[in-house]
Amino acid sequence: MGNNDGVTHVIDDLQWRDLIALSTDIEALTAELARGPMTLYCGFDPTAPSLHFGHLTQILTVRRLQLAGHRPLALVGGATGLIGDPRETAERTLQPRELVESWVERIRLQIEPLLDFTGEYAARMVNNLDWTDGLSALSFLRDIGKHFRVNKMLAKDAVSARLNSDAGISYTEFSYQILQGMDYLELFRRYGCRLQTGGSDQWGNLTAGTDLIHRIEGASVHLLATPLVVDSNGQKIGKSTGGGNVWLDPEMTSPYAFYQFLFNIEDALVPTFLRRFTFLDREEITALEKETVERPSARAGQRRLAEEVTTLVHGEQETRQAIGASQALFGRGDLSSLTPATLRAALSEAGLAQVPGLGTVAELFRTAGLASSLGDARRTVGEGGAYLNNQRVSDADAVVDASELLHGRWLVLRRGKRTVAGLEVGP
RNA sequence: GGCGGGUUGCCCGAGUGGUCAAAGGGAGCAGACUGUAAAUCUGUCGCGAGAGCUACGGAGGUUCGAACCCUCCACCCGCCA
Repeated sequence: MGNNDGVTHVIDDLQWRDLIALSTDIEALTAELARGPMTLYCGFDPTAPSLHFGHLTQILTVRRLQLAGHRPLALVGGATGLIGDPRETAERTLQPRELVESWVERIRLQIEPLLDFTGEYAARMVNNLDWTDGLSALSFLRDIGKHFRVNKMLAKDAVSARLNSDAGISYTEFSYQILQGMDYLELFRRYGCRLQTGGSDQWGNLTAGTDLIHRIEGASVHLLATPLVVDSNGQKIGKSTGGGNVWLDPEMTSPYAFYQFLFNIEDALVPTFLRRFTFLDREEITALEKETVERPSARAGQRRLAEEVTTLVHGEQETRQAIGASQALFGRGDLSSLTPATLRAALSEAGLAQVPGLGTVAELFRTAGLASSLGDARRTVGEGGAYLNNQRVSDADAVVDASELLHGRWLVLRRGKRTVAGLEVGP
């Protein structure tokens, strides 16, 4: 899957994949990368129990650099996560330390399978709590704070937005960029790290580090910032069709839902996603792009994209199951022609709830999680958006008959075109 | 510490005694068209079958009646110190 066998420079590859939005001196960086293994880092803050789809850009960019023969440091922000990167809208709520610690652990486990922690270019996991937890307020102010100019800190987008809003900003969040700057300095000192990657929305935080290193160590180190991906409405991606975030944690977003999210990506995003989130080579991606333009309804691009990325994140077996479930539930065939094993597997992927007995259509939709209340369920039925075993239902209060059960046990409920859930009826 | 402004449903935001479950926008959901796309148009969008219930930062109060008036509390913003 690598394409950096010395033929193509990794920077060229990143540019082709549109993964460079901003950078420090790109020529100098290109030359330095060509000279030999470089140590680089990318940080992830534990602001939730899981990383989400958008983080994949960062992780995979790091992976590309590793495949090109460089050494990644994956930083999980045990310290920065306790403080909170200022958002433009409002102050964050501080999370309890134990909670953040548990999130650090979960996020570590998510990153680990995506990078190689063995061999010559082994990645290493670091936590910024290691060099900040014991730091005294006085050393922080004398050794670090002295190198930061407040007027420059105020210029950062999120900070100035907050100052101009009626939300204001706490000293805590204002200090965030200093912590991130320290991280780069620390990793430069400990591991000779000379490149940081991150999202372009992080640019202010990224430059905090390079500036600090320049002032204290007199060294010029590098930055690469990836562009944000937005859909045709300018919305940040990572929103599933269900309206929520697409998480990397399989407990929070099932592999099936993850696969479906990618399968349903709008055509216009297919090239971006294939380049950014897969390790397919240029010829293959170009062919899929062409195919998407010529025969969009075949969804060749989305199909391959979903398969590749789900495999990266959840592994081959989960991906096979997600594909199988998708084919079973959205295939042409009659649901009753599916074998019990296939049906159960498909519904398990899509989401299967147990119920002791049958009830009205509305009750079953709520139980299956397809409606938030009975009223919501009735509304959906009234709108013609409710299906039972692929048949549109018109009476929300009708009691479902046992003869509807597939193989005597299961019901396939669907809301709208693509939200499916199953019910297993019986003791 | 002083003075002034603010806190509305997922988000933004109107509302300043009954006609307010609360305008408008966004997001979400559904339908039509399609391809399990996009765009567009339409409908919908607290809970409840309904009576009704819960809701406009929190707690009390005035009133036949409060998101709207009063008191206290919490938090936020601005100016002054």
